[in-house]
Amino acid sequence: MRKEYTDWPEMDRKWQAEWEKAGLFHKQIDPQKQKLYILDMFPYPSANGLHVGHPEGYTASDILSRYYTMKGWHVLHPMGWDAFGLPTENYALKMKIHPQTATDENVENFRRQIKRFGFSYDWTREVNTTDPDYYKWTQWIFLKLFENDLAYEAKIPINWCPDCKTGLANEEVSDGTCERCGAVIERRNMRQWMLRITKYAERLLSGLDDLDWPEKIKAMQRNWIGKSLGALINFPIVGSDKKVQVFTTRPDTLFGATYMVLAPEHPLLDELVSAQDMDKIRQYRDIVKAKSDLERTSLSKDKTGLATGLFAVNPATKEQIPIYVSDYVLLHYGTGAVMAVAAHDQRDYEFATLFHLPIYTVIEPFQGTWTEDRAFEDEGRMIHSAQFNGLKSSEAIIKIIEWLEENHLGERSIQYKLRDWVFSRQRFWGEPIPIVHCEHCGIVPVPYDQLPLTLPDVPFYETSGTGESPLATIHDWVNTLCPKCGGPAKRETNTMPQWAGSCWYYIRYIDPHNQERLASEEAIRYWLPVDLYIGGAEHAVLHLMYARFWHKFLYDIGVVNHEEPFLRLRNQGMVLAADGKKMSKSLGNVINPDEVLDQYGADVVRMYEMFMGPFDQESLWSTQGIEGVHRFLGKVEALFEQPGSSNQPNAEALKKMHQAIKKVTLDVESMNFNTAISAMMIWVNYLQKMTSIPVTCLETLLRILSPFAPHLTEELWHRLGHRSYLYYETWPTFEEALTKEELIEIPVQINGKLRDKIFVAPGLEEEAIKKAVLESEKAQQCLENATIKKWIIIPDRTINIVI
RNA sequence: GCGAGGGUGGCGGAACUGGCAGACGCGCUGGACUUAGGAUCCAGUGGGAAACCAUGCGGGUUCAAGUCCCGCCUCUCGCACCA
Repeated sequence: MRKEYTDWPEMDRKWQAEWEKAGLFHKQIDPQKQKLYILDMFPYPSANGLHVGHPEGYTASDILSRYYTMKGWHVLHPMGWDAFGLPTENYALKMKIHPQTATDENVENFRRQIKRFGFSYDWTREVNTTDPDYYKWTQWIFLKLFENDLAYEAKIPINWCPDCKTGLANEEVSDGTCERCGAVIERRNMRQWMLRITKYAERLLSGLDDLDWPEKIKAMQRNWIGKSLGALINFPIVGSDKKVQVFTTRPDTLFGATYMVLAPEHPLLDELVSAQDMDKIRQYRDIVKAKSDLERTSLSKDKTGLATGLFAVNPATKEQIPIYVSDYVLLHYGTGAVMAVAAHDQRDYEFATLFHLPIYTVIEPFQGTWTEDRAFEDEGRMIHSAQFNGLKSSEAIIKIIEWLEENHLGERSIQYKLRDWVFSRQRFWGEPIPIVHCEHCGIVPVPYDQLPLTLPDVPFYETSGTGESPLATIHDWVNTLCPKCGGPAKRETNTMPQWAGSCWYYIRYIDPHNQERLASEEAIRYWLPVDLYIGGAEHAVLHLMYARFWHKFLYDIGVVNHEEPFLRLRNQGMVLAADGKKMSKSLGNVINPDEVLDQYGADVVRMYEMFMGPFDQESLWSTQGIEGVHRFLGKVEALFEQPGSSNQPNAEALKKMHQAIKKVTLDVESMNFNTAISAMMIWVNYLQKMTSIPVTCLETLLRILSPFAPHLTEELWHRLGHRSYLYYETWPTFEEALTKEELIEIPVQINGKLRDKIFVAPGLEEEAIKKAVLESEKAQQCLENATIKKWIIIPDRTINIVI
């Protein structure tokens, strides 16, 4: 029987206060030590407060930070707030308070909640994207982008969310709806700021190869960049000196191109189509425009379109082929026009069938025949293609491109799906874009020495709803003087998207109070790049692509000295409610971290987060399951009720200890936290049975447990009489030899069926093993009247006798 | 349709390069201590009376398969008229 556990929440507070007083986690550049930068994706401080999903990643990164510190690394482990953005702005509007007030409250609450876990963050490095001292540098980077022709204005049809009353980037739209609020997205033609991320497409793609990131995330980024190799081919228009250029990845099918299709918005149409046909095209354009993206994609099965009355010449066959328009061809990809090969492209096949257009087969399967009820899109052998007949289609791709280039009919080309980044939002709560519009000088950047360009200090404001930013209605702020000519001018009223601040925050952490630069050269040289980045997989394309883009740009202008910001990335799985569903207020299945912390203290919650299952898989929060780690830490505390023995551990105890050290060490390094905890449980179950526990064992236990349960272990460490903090204690090492069993149990199988088990010394010779088996009673029974055909002996593993 | 990752007891999950399937924990059963126990401790716990049967299903390779090969089913996530 033992007494109740210590009041753990109280113990948490005690040690957290001590650590803070001691400045335990404050790090400065130390050239004598090897640095390690372990970063969490900083949270968006919403009004709902922390979720039990947040601490999963934070606990993992904290365990690693503490572990590597104990191993002698100089670990940088910061935390901050990604605080600009729509949810806060909407919340503030609802509560009729200023977004700054809402942000401050939310940050305050998040910080309080996160601190309760006792993470080893260096809080002196805290950053907040809404702090003018921070966003001064976000604006500085924008101006650099502008200077380098990577930021530009464009009037383009953008994704407009009618509920959020703002434009969205393509990445923020899913299935034609707003990723944030779910409203159906409309197309609106609006003046926008754009970032030329497409210029970095190739580098963003090739840079992925050397990164230690989950394959899934890399695949998503590759997919999003969408590189295609192919050819641009010119088709002369009959009765005109104009040509239609198409992009195709299948130049091998050129001889089968029997018609062409242009995107309805294609500019060539306005030039060449007859007035009569143009009327119909305009009508079609209106229909297409009225369709939301959602309708366009969900109705994708049925093709629509119409003939333009125009004809083009297939440069290979010299045949005249009709030109159609259809919305299955997109203006913004390739050239906005395709050569249609009905026999070898399923989309063209469907369109051709609908409009009774000819279907020419130019590739046949290597073997067998093709049932012609759909397009044949695989590789095959070339037919009806003049001098290319007989080639494999993959070879023909190369040969035909060569032929096109020789005859000036086309050229090799690479296309990307990636499009430029729509970088403006028509909202208040974001970084103002530091640009002035002058009647005389046009677009003028705000001079660097006038940064930060702060948001106007208004007590309250409303959205305009007209598509313009609320900033547009704040006249004192909008009207300004041109920095160039001094004449009257207006400020840019769009603000930056939420992703802006998170593109470079990991750079600010390394020198957060620098007034002269983003960060000092010395700090950049020492701390960057990030060695390990931990966060949710939901940022696979958005944040991680944008941040890589900015980082590469900063590399190009000499600010940072490495091409990639995050060398190693790991995603935590989601924490779901016990019913396997996402936790949500509406389902009423949300676990509140504050309540669990009140009940169990930080260590139990930290350990349960890690014990639920593999770190990178989703797991279910079980209010019963958490009792398991609660009991475990209770057992640990109970081990310390008797003073430890000064005797050295015997061979058996030593073996158990080294086995535990080994397992925990290897598991922490490979981020298998659940099995590391299991190994400690096994060891504690063993120690619990001992009548007196050697102090060596107790101290070692505290060391290896401390990254997981820093508060309890610190308490017990000090109860043992130590004055030091476990954070700077050394991680114990194990000796392989001491982890070995002196006798191992080996299964004896007969014809693959388990029949007996024998105990032998490890590394025992085969003959001795055979002898041991034959001496065993059970084996003798089974082997009666049998001839042994074969012995299979896997040293220290298994014995199989074939009879 | 394409891409990625999963399917193991009542539950969460273990299992190194093929070598005792079910570690550890939850739950459950019995016991101990107790005025009490929802605390704690001890024992048991995949199914089956047993031979045996069991890692989504069906084949295969092997002395030996959760693990390797072939063919399916199913779930989750991402992309999706990208020429």
